[in-house]
Amino acid sequence: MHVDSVHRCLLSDVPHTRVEQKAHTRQALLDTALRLLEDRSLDSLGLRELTREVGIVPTAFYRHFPDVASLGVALVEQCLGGLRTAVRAVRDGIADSDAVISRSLSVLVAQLHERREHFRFIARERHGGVAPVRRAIREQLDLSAAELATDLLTRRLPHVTALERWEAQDVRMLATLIVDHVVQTAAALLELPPGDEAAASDTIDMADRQLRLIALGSRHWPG
Amino acid sequence: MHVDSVHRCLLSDVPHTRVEQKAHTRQALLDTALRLLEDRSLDSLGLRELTREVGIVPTAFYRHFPDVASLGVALVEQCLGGLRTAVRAVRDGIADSDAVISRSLSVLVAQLHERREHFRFIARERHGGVAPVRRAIREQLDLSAAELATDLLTRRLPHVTALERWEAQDVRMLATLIVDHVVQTAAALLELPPGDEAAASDTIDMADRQLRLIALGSRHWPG
DNA sequence: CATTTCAGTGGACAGTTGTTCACTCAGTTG
DNA sequence: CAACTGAGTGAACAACTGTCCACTGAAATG
Repeated sequence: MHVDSVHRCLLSDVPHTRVEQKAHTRQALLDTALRLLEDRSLDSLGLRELTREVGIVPTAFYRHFPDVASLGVALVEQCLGGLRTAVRAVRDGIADSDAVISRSLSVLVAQLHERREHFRFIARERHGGVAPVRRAIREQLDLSAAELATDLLTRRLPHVTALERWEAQDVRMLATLIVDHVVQTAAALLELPPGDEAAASDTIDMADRQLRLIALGSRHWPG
Repeated sequence: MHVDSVHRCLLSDVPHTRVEQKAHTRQALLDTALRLLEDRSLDSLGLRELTREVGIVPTAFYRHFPDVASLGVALVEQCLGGLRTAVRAVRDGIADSDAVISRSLSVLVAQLHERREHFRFIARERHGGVAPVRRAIREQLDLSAAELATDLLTRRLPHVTALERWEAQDVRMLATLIVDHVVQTAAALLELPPGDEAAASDTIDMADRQLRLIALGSRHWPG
């Protein structure tokens, strides 16, 4: 029960270099927190509970974060940062398809299955009880919206003609609407009972129609 | 410090009938909870903390609710129930205006100013850590969406022609999109610094354009 | 007027929480 | 090889938590 605590023995082994050890424990803290927050909110997560689960003593927590809120913003950056690069990679992958919308949506659904607790955490803490975490999420989502906006401007979408002649704020408006809707859809999907495939495809179907309606509106903007 | 506790003395006075007293204390619990939850989430609210603030002994709480979660769903019903009737009254008030959207939006903003903590609670707990509360909110929002759907079908909106020939699920799809967007806008407004009027009007302006874009899409549906 | 009802009392229970402190001892450094 | 650094230790602190229990006393009941 000394230096070789639980999380050290079990996981990726031998590198006993010091910085790697620290990074490893830090990651264990983040992962365990994400797991514990599957059906609770961040400000009900106790420092002791977390460290107990990780297998270290409470005070060791302070070597990595000053408090739980900081752990929260680190978690946000890891979740949404990784998600953004993933989405970007996919967007770069498909050159320009005709059905960009339903394509992107199915990508989202796939991401949602293999990163459930990431999405859940973001949806839960977006308007949650910890102010710094809220700010961090807003920052990342704004960044995502900005990326989507330039993406919309760069490639010619088939249904959105003459987008390049829009006002800049209108492009941003559209991107924000889409991002918000996607996050909202993800949250809705996550609250469904895990087995219910029928309800899930219903939700996805509705989200798809909603996105198409938005695209339809964009085509005729500014009316 | 006996029977005539704090909340009894201060607020609406003499009716010492028993059921009124109980209802009064119950309401004090709800109000105080709403106040305490201004910048925290529900599952970090302690039973003792709440009763201490109300001015009753911890165990007295159980005379009104079996646990904090139940207090939460009661709060949801009070917030969203009241809000729904308020919105309905306003909608019945204006016969049919040309600018329904921006009209409704300014109504929302007005409601948002005089019921800040109600909206904040709903936005925070919608995807928050307490499952029964989440379910209650979803129920109420679905109800709101259904009301809006029949409202959209009943009165002829100027910009949404031939809505009565839509599929039922499409009307619901539109109503859900609008309700979600309104809730989202409310949450965004609430997270702004209270004094910043410029940022607020920016947000409102963007929400207005987004709603008009949705209406524009509706006009051309199903494309 | 005697009896019942029940919202609120107050104390005690065993757990939990965040933070402090001096400490150990493996990995790094000069 | 000796000195240093710093991630993790373990005990102790005061304060807090939810829930149990027998109780009081005013309003309601018949």
